[in-house]
Amino acid sequence: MNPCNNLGFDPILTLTLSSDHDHGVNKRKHGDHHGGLYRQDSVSGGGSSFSVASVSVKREREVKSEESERVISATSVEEDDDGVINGRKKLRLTKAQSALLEQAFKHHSTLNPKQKQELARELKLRPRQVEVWFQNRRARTKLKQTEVDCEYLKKCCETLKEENTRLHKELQELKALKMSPTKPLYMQLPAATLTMCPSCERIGDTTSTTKTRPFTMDTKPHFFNPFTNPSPAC
DNA sequence: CAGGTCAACTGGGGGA
DNA sequence: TCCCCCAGTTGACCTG
Repeated sequence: MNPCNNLGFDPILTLTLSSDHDHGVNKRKHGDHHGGLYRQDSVSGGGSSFSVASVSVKREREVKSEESERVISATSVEEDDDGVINGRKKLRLTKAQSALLEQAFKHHSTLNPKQKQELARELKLRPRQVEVWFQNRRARTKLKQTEVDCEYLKKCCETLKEENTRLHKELQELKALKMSPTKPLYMQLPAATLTMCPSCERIGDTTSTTKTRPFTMDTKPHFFNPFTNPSPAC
């Protein structure tokens, strides 16, 4: 018996499975989750092996692409004398089915059992197929988001590297200026780095521990070297 | 023919 | 214990 035909499934697009799975009577267990549901005859796990029907698969898919919305009554799923179903073909959803599933996914990324049943009925799929589609869809969404996050972090990393390089360079320049013996320190420092001492309003003498002052003039404003304690020059 | 896509499977974890 | 979800995997099919 082929439940797909009974339900009006597109036989080209529908795996042939045991007759009653996911019709509300299956109880999966740990260690035997899906076995009773999906393993039937020689249908092997992911990527079922199929034989006879595969020959017509490509041609039928080409036809399908042209008239994917149609209702198919013909069958490429056959049973031999032993009732063993030999037409096993990986499901490919029609555009209409995919569109409806996408629409449902936009509305809610997970389904409750009632929604699942309803969607399956609309799509003429088994609830388990709808469930699997949503699982895979969530996985794709997650993967895509991870890729986006990864790109964003890469850009952040690049920006920080550039900033780090710039700051290192600036630091080297400042160090070089500080070490130069040819000029008094206060002349070596860029104006921007000289700051008024908040306490005495003098420029600081960064190098000496003495009380010598860089200026002979005692006029305001005075500056201090930000590299040292704000007050020692005073 | 290699690599990508995708439906479907497997096995484990967790909630009720 | 049941049921659902997720991560990982498989294998059919497609595409360049």
